[in-house]
Amino acid sequence: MSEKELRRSLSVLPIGTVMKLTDLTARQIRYYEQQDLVFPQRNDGNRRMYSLNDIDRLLEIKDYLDEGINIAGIKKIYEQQKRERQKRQSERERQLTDPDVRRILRDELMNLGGLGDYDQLHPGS
DNA sequence: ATTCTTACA
DNA sequence: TGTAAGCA
Repeated sequence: MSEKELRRSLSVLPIGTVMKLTDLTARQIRYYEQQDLVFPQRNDGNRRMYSLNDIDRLLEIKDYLDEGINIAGIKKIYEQQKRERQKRQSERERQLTDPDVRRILRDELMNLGGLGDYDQLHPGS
């Protein structure tokens, strides 16, 4: 993870700051957490600590709500996005890496050289 | 002073 | 969602 992403995911804001930044009440912020829409960290004193990403998420939730989408609907949206992310992830894991491609190409050439006459295909090499 | 949990005339 | 109570 890049430093930039790391910073945005650092939970350093108490709920009071989040209230001012999002214009949401503590009641609402905690409620959205109960609905698993946001996952703030907890400090040693059991206080909720939010990251900049949490702020963005809360603002996003507020927008969806203003658009008339209910909590269940918002959940669906995030669950869907989660599935897409996971799909793309498993997709990348199936992808051949550059070193893989090079190894395969080399093996293919070796095979060619074994069955046929490699020197004739590449004289002087 | 702030935040947390729980509960509801 | 608001609000109040009793803790930490």
